[in-house]
Amino acid sequence: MNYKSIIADKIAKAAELNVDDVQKLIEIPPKPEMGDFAFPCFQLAKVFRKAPNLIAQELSEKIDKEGLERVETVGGYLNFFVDKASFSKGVIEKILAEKDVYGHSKIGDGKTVTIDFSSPNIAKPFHVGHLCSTAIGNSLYKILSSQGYNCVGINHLGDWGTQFGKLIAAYERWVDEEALEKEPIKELLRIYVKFHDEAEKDPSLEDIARQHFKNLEDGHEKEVKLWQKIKDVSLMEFNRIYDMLNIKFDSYAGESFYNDKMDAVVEELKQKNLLVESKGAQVVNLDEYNMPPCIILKADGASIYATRDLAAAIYRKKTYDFYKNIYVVGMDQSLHFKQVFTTLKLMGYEWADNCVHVGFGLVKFADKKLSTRKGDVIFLEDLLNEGIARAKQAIEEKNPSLENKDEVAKKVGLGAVIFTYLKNNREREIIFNFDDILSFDGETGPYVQYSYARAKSILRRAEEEKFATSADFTRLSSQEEFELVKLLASFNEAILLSIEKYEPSIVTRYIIDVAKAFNKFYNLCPILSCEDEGLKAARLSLVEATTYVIKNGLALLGIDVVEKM
RNA sequence: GCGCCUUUAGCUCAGUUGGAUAGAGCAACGGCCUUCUAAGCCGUGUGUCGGGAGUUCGAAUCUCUCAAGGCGCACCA
Repeated sequence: MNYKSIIADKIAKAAELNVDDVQKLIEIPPKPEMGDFAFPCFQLAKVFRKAPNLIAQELSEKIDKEGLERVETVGGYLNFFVDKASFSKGVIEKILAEKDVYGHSKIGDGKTVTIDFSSPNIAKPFHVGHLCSTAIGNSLYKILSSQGYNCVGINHLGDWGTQFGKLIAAYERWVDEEALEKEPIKELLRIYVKFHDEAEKDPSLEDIARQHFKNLEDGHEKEVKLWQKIKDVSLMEFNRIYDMLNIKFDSYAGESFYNDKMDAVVEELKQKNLLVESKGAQVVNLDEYNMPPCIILKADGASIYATRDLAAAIYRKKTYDFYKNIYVVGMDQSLHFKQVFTTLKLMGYEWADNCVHVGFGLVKFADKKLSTRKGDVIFLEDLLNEGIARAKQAIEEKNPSLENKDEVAKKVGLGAVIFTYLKNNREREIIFNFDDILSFDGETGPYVQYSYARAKSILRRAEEEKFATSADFTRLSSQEEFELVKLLASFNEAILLSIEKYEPSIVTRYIIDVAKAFNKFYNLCPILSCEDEGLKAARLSLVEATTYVIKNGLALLGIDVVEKM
């Protein structure tokens, strides 16, 4: 039960209009002095053949004012001021009753969503760019789960493809087993880079690599063994990072998993007369969709990523019967996904429309380019450790007597990094800069965590006082208090909007707003020293309600709160 | 050349689906700790919303066009 629909109902009755249409028009005024909700009457002018301000005037007289403080008209706007006491009471009591599940809903019950995210390439470093897909995917997983959707997190490991031919060729020639034991990814990266250097001088190496990959696909023992070894050591390193970020997957079915499922796809394409030969390759023609063809089999008969993605999509539909099938992959691959989805549609799969590519901008560097082939990368682990180190340093400066500093530093440091990655519109590029990503001031992860810690500190002290008067919500009358209450009330709306747009940053921004409103309230309204017992209790319950919203909100981003910092 | 994305304050970015005087953070300057954690709060200043045209009561938001930057355009993923 929310106020927006109550107000929509009142307007609908007074104006004799459809409730849903009215609700869509209701907006929140730019400034609180203008009201809590507003109904613009401009569009009604045509229907009623009257000036908007007249319509607003007439409606304001006809409307049922119960539960409202007052209704004002300004020009063509009808502005509603809700009854603060009953609104605050309703919101706060709901939060305190629902606690850890406040903001959650069941709208996704019975619907399964597969989310393909993170998906690093085996044998390559997990660098700062990989956190985009990892953080966004993990957050969407949590956001969708909170609304009842059954999520399946899939780490579509890049553990197949001609790059393995290159790696095997490089391994046979230049590997240092001792280094591989100590720092596997670094050694694999070194020989991979060396391969590209050598291949420039001797192009025949490329042919050898292709042959190795062909052998791997055909199951030759030597290649399979080396591939498994490379995969094992890589996964160990990836898991260290996933553990650090507390990210789990339901499936690690990567590209290799679909190796034996591609023939069926090729066969099906043939049967449906979609496959044509072009320049020696087998492709699906997409001319009528104004796209280049989707390559299914290369001229040498080997598979390609589009083949695997087709097999994977079909497998996921069969296995999970998804409601939505989400791919959290960089924007640079949008054409590829368009091609794959269109091909699925051509195969007669209507559910192709439920496949969604959630793209994001790339991580860039101000001066240099990030290139795995040149070995020019910043490891994600180094960034995370730097964040933790800086958080530790901040603790030593600001709160040296804090207990379990390392644990707090870890949560704050990681929180700062994740928060930065989830703060802006995902389609924006990130220009990599340690100081920007690890900032602790202003609209940042630590700012929100700090707000939470302050709130918890007050609640701990209140506990000691054994405070027991019942709250008098009619006393919560200041603008700071009411603005915070209104924000807390709109948590679920923010979550639903972020689902609609596949955009975690909407939740991130919402939490920033809550923390800001809380800090304002905190600075202006005395809580523990408040002499009016009823007001004190009401303020304490508002503080407690805020802690649940911040905690639940950060959880949706994959960020932990700290009780003290 | 074609397609997609981006362009809002000195910098980094929001902008509730077309609404009221376009907002935050950072940076700069000034204030607030004998009272709940100063990683905080308050105050001060800055705008051809990339340019132009159109659609209408009303445009940062929709359409067209031009420009700048990024990405992609067949056997890498």
